[in-house]
Amino acid sequence: MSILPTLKERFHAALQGMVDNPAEMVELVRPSQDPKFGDYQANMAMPLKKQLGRPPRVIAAEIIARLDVADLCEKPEIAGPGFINLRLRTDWLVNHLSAAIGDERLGVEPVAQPRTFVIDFSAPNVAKPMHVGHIRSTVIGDSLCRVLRFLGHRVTSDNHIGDWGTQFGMILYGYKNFLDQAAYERNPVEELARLYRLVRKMMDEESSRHTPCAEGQSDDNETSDGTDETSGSAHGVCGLQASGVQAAVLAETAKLHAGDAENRRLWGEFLPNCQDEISRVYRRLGVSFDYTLGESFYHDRLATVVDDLLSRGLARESDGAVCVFFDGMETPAEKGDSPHLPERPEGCCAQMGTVPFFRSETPMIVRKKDGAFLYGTTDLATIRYRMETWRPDAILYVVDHRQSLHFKQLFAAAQLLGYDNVEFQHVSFGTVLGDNGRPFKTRSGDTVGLEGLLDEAVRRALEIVSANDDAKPDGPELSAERRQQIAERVGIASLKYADLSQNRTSDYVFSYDKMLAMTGNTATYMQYAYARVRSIFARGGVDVEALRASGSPITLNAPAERALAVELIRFSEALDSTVVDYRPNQLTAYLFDLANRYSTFFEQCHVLRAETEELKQSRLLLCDLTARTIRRGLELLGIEVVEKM
RNA sequence: GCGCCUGUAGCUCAGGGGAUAGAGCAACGGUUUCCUAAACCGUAGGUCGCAGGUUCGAAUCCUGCCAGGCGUACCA
Repeated sequence: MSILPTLKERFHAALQGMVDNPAEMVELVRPSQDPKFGDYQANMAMPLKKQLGRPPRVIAAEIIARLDVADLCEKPEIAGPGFINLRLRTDWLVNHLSAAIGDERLGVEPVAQPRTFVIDFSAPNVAKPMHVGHIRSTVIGDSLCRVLRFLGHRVTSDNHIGDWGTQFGMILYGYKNFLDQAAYERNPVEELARLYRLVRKMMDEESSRHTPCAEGQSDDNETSDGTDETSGSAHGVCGLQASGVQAAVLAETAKLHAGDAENRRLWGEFLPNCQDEISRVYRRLGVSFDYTLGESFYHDRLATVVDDLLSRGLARESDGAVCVFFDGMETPAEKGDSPHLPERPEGCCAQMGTVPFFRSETPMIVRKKDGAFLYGTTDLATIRYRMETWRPDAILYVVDHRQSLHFKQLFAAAQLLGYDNVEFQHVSFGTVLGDNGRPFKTRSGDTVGLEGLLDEAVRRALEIVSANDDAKPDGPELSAERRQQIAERVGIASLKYADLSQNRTSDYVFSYDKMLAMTGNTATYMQYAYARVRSIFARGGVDVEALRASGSPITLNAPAERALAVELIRFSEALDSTVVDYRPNQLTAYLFDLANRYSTFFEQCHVLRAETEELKQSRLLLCDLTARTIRRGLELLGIEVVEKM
């Protein structure tokens, strides 16, 4: 049993019959921020002053008198205004760690009540190269899948790719007018990407010719749930008229949607190539999906959604468009019978993210006046499919925060349709910005390609790996191939980590130097800590399996040993807090602390040259647990370790 | 106008009721006959945007203001 829940239980027992609200007070048991206040602290004595009418320190003493933690902690101490400070007993730490040695899960228990999650993330437009804007959704979503799964939840990952939008109209138009047949036969993906860029450029030029206000509107506002052809399209905010290339592109798109045989055939020919392209990137990133059901999958389900909304009186026509309004329509919450939300398993997941009531001036449009459907329509059809197919308790959308209004509307509409027994959660994240505080672009104004970014990260990693290997006291030990393999892992890890370590809600300023930095709070720091542990085992010729089976006792006498041990047992707390608000940076912060503790331990406590054989065995066990925790933690972030670097 | 987000050290950011607000980078000073110095130890650096309020306790919650970003009916 993890320590924090155990402590809470003990306090609950102590407070039972003493205070009115033991369950609430128990939440004030938490890890101490400063080791001098012990490992954990209980802060409920102060707020209980009013209820019990006694000074907090007296209350604290009463609680301690009723508290049975003798098997877990040293004698609790009262400090300051009435804090109860708890210091874990060394023998408890030792027992807990000893149990973790033989445990694949490192002492982390699966949740008591598993939930079923559908996680919607990445969602690129497949007809064009992936770029920097896709990193966050892909990396955060992948990590959340991994952590939730590890905790025992049922997780279905679904990549809702944009495979039906205007970008295919662009490629169709390009294919029909500017195809380089030889290039296409040689490398279809590359040629399609060229055509995409060409048509994109033509459209942009066309709109900047027609629109003085195009400045600032021509951004390729990639959002991860669909196409990004906003700008410069006939629907641009400047009211430009569709003409020339733009009109032609829209016409090709419309023909595709209407079932035009030629366009459907070409679409069917392009799509596998496009998918190969993104698959290659996913393979390199180590990201996979259970399902890839894109927009096209829902194409013939959209009319039903609209009909449903209309026939149930949930949508009405306005200016020729079919809309769901949120400006006064009664929702279940308003009628009083607030929607029944599933009980939240304790310590498991975020507050229910459904929108019990939501008012918006703007409606959600589900059918345009020209009869075409919008992404809200597709998203509703997708919800219906997911609910019927997987019956999830929660659906997470890992999507740019700029779409928050869309998701509010979507969730409210889904609730109107009766999907009110599920947690809808927009796991939003900030924008990747350039130095200028604007969405990140290259100097020429293009979006930054994801593959180029990976290459650059790996290139920089290779330089550092090589320099470090050359500087080793006994000379280099890595072959050129090995260096390259390591650089691949280290480079991609640094890229992912730079994203994951950020609080996802804030925008972040992209910087090659920061993202690819190999020192400080980076994946590299942890990979390095891991490699140093493994180096000890290699150098000492240690048989890890035998070590684990040996039953050698762990001792925690040195401060650095104890500090490391305390950090090790907090792994499950880190995972819990990651999942509470779907924030992987909780896990990166933990791993950084752990690697830090290990580095201190590494400096202060010699392992192979320990004073006694027993001490050496004990420290090897600590090393093993550290290595496994780092490896597992990084794995849950989608990051791989290396044995040497 | 309305809605959402952000404002914390020189820079980039954690922390989102608990004790003296933290880290990385940059700066300065130490540590290698010793398991990987991509490391470790230390010093310096902050009216937590401003003003009120709630509380035993506020960077954290509430209200108002200031500044920035994003969104705001037929793109996604």
